[in-house]
Amino acid sequence: MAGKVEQKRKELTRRLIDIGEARIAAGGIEQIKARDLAKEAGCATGAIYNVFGDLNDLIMAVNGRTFIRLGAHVTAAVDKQKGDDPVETLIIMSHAYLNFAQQNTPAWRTLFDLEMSTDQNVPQWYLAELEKLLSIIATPLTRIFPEMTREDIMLMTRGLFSSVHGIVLLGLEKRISAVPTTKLEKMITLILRNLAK
Amino acid sequence: MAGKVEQKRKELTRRLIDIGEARIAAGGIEQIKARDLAKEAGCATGAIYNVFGDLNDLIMAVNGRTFIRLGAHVTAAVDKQKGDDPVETLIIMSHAYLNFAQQNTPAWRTLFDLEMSTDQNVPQWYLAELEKLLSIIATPLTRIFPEMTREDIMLMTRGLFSSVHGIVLLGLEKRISAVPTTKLEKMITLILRNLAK
DNA sequence: TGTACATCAGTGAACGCGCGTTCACTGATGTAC
DNA sequence: TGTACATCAGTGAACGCGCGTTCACTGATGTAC
Repeated sequence: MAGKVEQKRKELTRRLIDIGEARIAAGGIEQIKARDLAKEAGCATGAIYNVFGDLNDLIMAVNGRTFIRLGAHVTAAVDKQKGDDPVETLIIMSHAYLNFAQQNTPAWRTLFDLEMSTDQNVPQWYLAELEKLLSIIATPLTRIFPEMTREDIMLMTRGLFSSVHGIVLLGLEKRISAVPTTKLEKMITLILRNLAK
Repeated sequence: MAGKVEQKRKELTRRLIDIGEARIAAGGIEQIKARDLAKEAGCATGAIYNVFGDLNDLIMAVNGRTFIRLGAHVTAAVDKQKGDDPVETLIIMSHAYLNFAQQNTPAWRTLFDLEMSTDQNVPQWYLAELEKLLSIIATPLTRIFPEMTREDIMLMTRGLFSSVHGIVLLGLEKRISAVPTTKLEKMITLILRNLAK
């Protein structure tokens, strides 16, 4: 019966991430409270700290899952594309991004809610996950601008992502803008379509 | 000596906003603490609440000033423009926006740090100020697309602003991207320059 | 101008709350023989 | 397989901190006459 302890440990870890994920999906980062999590997981408050260094680690774990879901969502949309016009690919990806943000607003927001107070860096796997996402964008971009240097492609990738991100961000900021979804899609399309000309 | 009370009241209001502005400029919204403000203003903690409903009102007042400075900064840059190519105007405005955000990062961030917890709306004057800023962008846009409806112009205005905002936002997010300023400017230029073609 | 009273700004200690994290203790699991 | 001991996960009450806001009191300013 080797590793009954380790088994329980993994089990608790998974359960806590599950609960954290559900809570973030329901109400965002501020729903992550040690006592609530423990209560829902059926463990003591202190037990959380046996498994995670602090609550921020737990949030990061949830963000990891969100990243994966986001990547899958975008990839799935691209896979359905008819034809292979790379500009169209970018548009599809952007719309998928918008769609994901709309369907998963609190989880999506939490991705960018990194702990800034401590100066410690964002964990390595986090940046790697982000990089993976960006590389999905880079692919069609390379086809649109075959003569561009790798560095400029990376730059443009970030630029495009940031633009679309900005539109989505302010678009979802109901208090300020209140632009309907179809209009948001139109904006994104407009900007991307003109880009390659 | 009519209004000695009112005079002191105004004086305290101004002083508190001054201090709040300086503190936000120095370290962002989390530097706004009742006790600290009172101490620096030489008044009692409670006195703040004679003048402002709560600390959020004070922050909004500071944001009002930041908006004005931002508007002035952008306008000043445009005034220096040689020639009157509207696409160039947009680029100049965007670069000025980036520059302002870089020079005033905490104050600029605070503009978007609105109190979300309460469902109450953003004050009217706040939205009006934002609108004013957007209308600066709308002007050259109307010249670029004279045949566009007013509604589409507004849409595109928001879209462009959001794009540039997104680039600036992620660009200043050192932990994630670390793109040098000149590259950021290049990105913005690239996107805008292609837009009108 | 002077006096009596009313008002309300100014005071700062105290309230109240939320919440992350710790820590001394306990008991289940693992190990040695 | 059985026993004795060691380890470390699990416990949850308590610590500690930060901080916005209130409130009973005081004293300066304004008003009425």
